[in-house]
Amino acid sequence: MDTMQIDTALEGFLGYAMKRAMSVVQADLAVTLARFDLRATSFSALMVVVERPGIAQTDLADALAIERSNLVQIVDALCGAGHIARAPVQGDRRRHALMPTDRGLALAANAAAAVAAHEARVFGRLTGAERKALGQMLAKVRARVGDQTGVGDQTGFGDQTGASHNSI
Amino acid sequence: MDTMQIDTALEGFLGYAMKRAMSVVQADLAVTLARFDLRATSFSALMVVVERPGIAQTDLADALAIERSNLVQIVDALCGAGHIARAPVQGDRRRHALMPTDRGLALAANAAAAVAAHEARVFGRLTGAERKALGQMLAKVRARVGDQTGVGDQTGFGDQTGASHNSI
DNA sequence: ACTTATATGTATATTGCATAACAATTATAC
DNA sequence: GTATAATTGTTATGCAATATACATATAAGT
Repeated sequence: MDTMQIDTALEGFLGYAMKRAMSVVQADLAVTLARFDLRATSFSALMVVVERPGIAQTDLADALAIERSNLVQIVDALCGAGHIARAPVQGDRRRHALMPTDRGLALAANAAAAVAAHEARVFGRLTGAERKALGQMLAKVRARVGDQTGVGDQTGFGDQTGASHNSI
Repeated sequence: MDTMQIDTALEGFLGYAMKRAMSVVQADLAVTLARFDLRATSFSALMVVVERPGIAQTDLADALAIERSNLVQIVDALCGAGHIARAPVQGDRRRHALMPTDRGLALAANAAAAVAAHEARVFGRLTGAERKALGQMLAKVRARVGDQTGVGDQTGFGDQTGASHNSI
């Protein structure tokens, strides 16, 4: 609660509005996922592995727009928790085919349901039509890649600070 | 660029769409502000100080929803660059009245113009009506404070990692 | 074969953010 | 009025996210 809106100079910027809204969403998401011992990034990774069993780490990193080197520990954690496994790939012994385990499949279903509930909560003030419009607008912003400043897309669902709050 | 959309499992989540869009916006903003030796957070702080000359650090931290302790170094940087100054407050020697300098006023004007141009760039695919609607929806999300999970608002304009990218 | 590219993993540095502890100052309680 | 509490700015510290550079194994190109 802004006490009484002292940041009016910034209110005009959509980026600022996005950041403030993001903080609310991330904080609630982190709480939501903590129940499953997941953070935003590992949840995202798990979801993609469940949807694309056998995906290689490099492709997963690209999908989530995170660095391969940083994905390693995320995959390590998911493997350690028994949610996914690194399987050998026939024909290319460099790659690891990431496969969800049964536990991982169950967790993904439960966590996805919890995240859906979280979204219903956080975006509860928006009508269905508004949510759809919001998603489409955000997609347009995201698609703006390779323009004048030449800065690209990135990141997946990530947290920035950790387990406490803050996420998606 | 997602190569070819492998993250479909996550596309349904608005939070994910927000995060991906935010990354694009933040990356471009960082480039935009680097020209002025500002980062997102210091820009936000400067803007508020310009709008509310004499504001105390605690109030500024509240306005931007960042921790007082983390604001110290931001204010230090702005002071060191000669954009603002800590002035004593009559009647309360604990407080510092943050005052913009002439240089700070000029910088704020120039940086704000650059950020406006950045937003025109980044949100260029949205119509004026869409941008307005987007701002209103984001405000609704941000306003959702103190609900079920009880997690609040936070942060200001901030980047999470610095100038570069990456996130999920 | 030899060079080049790719896949994964390791190490490290930077940054953002949160928390706790603290000194100085001011407000409140009694 | 004096003891206690609260406030302000600050410092220190830890954790998580992220970027970069590098090493190693494997594959592909010539």
